[in-house]
Amino acid sequence: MTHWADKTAERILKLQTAPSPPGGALQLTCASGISPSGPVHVGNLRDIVTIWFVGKAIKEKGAPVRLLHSWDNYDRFRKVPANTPANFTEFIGRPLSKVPDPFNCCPSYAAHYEKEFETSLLEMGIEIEFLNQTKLYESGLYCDAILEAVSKRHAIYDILQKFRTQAGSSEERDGYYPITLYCERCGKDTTQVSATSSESHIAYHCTECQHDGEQDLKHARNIKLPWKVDWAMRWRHEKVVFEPGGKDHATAGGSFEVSSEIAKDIFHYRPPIFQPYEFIGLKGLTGKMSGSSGVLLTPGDALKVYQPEVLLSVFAKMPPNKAFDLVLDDGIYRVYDEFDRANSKTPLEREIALSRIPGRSPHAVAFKQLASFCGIVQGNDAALELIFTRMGTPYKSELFEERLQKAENWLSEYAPEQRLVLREKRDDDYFNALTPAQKNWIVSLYDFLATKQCTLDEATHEVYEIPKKDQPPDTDLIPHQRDFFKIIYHLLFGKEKGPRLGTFFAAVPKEQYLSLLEFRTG
RNA sequence: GGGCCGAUAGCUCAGCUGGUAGAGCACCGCCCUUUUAAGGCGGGUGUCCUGGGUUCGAAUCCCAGUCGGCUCACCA
Repeated sequence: MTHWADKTAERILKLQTAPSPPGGALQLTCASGISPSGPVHVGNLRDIVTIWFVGKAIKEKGAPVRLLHSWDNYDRFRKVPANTPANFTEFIGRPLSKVPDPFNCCPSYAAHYEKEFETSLLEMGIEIEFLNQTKLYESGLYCDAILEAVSKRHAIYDILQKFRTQAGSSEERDGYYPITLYCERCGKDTTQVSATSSESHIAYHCTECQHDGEQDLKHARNIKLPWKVDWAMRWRHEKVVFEPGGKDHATAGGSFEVSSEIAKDIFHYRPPIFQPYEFIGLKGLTGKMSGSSGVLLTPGDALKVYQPEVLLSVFAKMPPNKAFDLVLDDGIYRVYDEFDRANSKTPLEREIALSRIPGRSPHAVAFKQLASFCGIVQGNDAALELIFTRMGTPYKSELFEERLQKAENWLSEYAPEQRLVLREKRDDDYFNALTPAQKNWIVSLYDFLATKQCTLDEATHEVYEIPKKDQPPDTDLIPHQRDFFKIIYHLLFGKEKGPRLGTFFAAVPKEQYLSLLEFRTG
């Protein structure tokens, strides 16, 4: 079965019948765009990842590709998100690139979230061209297009009106300008065109600061086209042939349809192939995820628990039109397992091939195994190497340390109840409440551990042997052994369950736990 | 009000252009001398949402309905 990225690549190539420009191969531009109106979350990642995979597929078919991502940071700051100081309401109406960084570490609000996101992309080996829309608008690059749009303002109005449910009016039509003008005095978009003296000269009034100003559209540096017009204009400007977008844009009468019509009728450009994508949910963030709390997951958060190629493979596996939940509960075991399985196949699964990051060779020590060893080795890589050696799979720490770190992050962030940490000090109360026979078990165990450097087999044998003592020959031993294990888990971790004890005692340096088992009876 | 998507095992889902219902997890059983959160092997537990239709044959195609989710219409 053909992978979705290859199908899309074929569609793009098939439509691209135009002859190559003289002197150069035809470049297929795939575009993505995100408005950094707050933290850029994993859902937005789908925009980038879609062109990334499709771009790879096109390249493999031998066509040159340009991948670009627009930071739509000249969009207005519309509302203050939950994690931002409330007094940021004073910046509403300014471009996102002219709002200060609430964390005070980047040149602007937009820059902060852009940087955060770009860092994650880099970690995933995604390299694309970034376009800063503020810079492009302010450079005057789009002046001609703005002029063009304004000269066709009534036609644009008519197109927009066609898709609106509200009735328009001739006054509205007469006064319509397809521009957003940021006030020269206060920087906000609370402006209205008040008069036009020529083809390109306009006067405006700012309702916020009451400033009256004039602009010449030929040279203006503070004017932006509104979304649907902007989108169409940029398709033409960058010769975009493919662009994904959230499914909200895809609906009948939605922005893609409207922009397409503007592109055709106003800018005489054939709209790109559009790939709507479904949104991404989160699984395992019970209670943490809610609109009001403003908690959302950034790619950086996801990368704390997912190795980059594993995260990529999750996106690669799902066609864009499929919604899926990013797994953060213990289903993460399965995600890693499926990755490892697919990754070891020959020929390689397509989604894995697309997710590979040059220079990295993802290893396959099971995530689940690492997660359960987190509690055993207590952060001690050498101890884990020893365990693996004794288990007959002598992995070195370079092989597992990255994934081990992800497992530790996952345990502490999303499964703290499963996380095992050795107790700080001996639990005398618990010990004293035990029966004399149980106390004897612990003492025997301590004597065994304190006097002998044991192998895994010896330790395993011993922990099963101890509860056998003093039992009548026909006793069902299993309940006793279970009790014994439970007691040890309590003394070591304060929990009902724990790792295999033979493994634990044989591998972990004794000084880390021996004092927790040292009790004197009588 | 318009549009889109989904409904299959306890859970998450796969089943593409019709041909005897599948996978992983969970669960149960067994093995590694008895075994716990290492490991290995075996086992499928089902009104394929409902009702019609097309067909030799429908989870699959068509129509209608039920339930759930999303989205548009103001702005980006």
